[in-house]
Amino acid sequence: MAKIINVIKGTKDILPQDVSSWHRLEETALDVFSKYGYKEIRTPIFEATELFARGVGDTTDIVNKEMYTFEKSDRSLTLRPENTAGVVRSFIENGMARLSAPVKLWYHGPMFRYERPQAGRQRQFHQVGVEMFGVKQPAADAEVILLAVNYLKALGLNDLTVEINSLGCPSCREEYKRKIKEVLKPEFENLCEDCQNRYEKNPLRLLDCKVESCKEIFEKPEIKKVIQADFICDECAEHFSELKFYLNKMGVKYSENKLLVRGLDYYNRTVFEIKSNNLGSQNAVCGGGRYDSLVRNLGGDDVPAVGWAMGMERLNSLLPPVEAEKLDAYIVSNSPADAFMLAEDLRCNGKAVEFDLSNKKFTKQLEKAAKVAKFALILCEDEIKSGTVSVKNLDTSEQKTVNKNEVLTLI
RNA sequence: GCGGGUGUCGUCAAGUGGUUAAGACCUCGGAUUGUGGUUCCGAUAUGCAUGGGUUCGAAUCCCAUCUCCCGCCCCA
Repeated sequence: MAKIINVIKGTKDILPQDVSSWHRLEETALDVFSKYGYKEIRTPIFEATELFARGVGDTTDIVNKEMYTFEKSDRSLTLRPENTAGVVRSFIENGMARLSAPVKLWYHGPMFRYERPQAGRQRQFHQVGVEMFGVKQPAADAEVILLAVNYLKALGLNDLTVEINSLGCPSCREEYKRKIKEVLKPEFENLCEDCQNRYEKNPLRLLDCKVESCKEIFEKPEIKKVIQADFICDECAEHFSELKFYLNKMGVKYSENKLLVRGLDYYNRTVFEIKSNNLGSQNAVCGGGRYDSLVRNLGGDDVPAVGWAMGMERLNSLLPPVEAEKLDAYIVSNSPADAFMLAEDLRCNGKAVEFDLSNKKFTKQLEKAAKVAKFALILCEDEIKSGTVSVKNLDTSEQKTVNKNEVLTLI
């Protein structure tokens, strides 16, 4: 036997019995998002590497060590690790800034990140997400969060936790970062290795370190004072409190988490996450926020934006499996030609119908019918001779012999 | 990238150095030449993630690689 070739690490087949679960996610998305005026967009799976370097940010792990990058004709291309950069690229390239604001887009599809696989994390995984362009007011942030909550609700997920935070704008955040670095400078040598890296890369990330020795350092009064200070400027604070006003008004339950820092560089002001307790350590099903400078950084006009993405595998693992649909009918016949004609006729009338192509014995065919269909349509010598079909309800065992053209009224 | 665990049929599993690797489910065939989902019989791993090694003898011990899982990092 020839050597078997396996799926590659961190990737998975979505098998026929699981596809219905994915349809549920996609159909519910189309249904819910449409009500909020979102239009679906489909962008390529790969893009210029530079798009992600500039878009996602070259200090992030995603760009630094997790991208699938390859060269073709002297160009560096990358399998998309997330889709906000791609959607923004398309927004700019197709002149969508000239459309009447807001421009509301949604997408779903595979993303690729070279990470160590574990529960709830694969190298090829799927996201469904939304992006709204052109509204700087906090009502946009609120609508986008409400949309996420209602999408989850429509799927049957009610008990998830929404966490929100404000990262401030570039100027107040830089000031905050500077202060954190300043106050921690004397302790730098005592920080754990990860924190020493974060010190330069993303000081905000220092705050939720789980190492005991670091936690102790952060507990020191003079340091705690800086960390816990409300650093954001008046305008950002106003934006944040308006967002909370809308969320309260709409009955969205949330908690504030000062340690919530999305890992992508492009976020400013609002960031949020929706978490589940039933997912192990990869517990976020949704993450997003505002990214007012991304469109400009990628060469477009100054267009504010806000959006989020959800991990579809994680959603599916929280949802009960979808029951397989049975066929409307399975034809039991020892005459393939007659079975063919009856099946085609019913299929043309919108019914899902199959019959045994290998002409097995009667009992085997009926056994199969009971397994896969709601009705068995028996079409053997007697029926063929008289132009009838015996219609058997496989749940109740009721059977009725009717004229061929009456079958449709029974199944 | 770092640390820990794991791997026997399509699936769930027994087996922990000694003749032909239990069992269950699924699948297929038969009992049953036109009535199923209950029952009864039978079939299905020269093979134990892969490759080496130790041994008279290995699914069982050792080494390497791979997979999946758990934690860290990070993220959806």
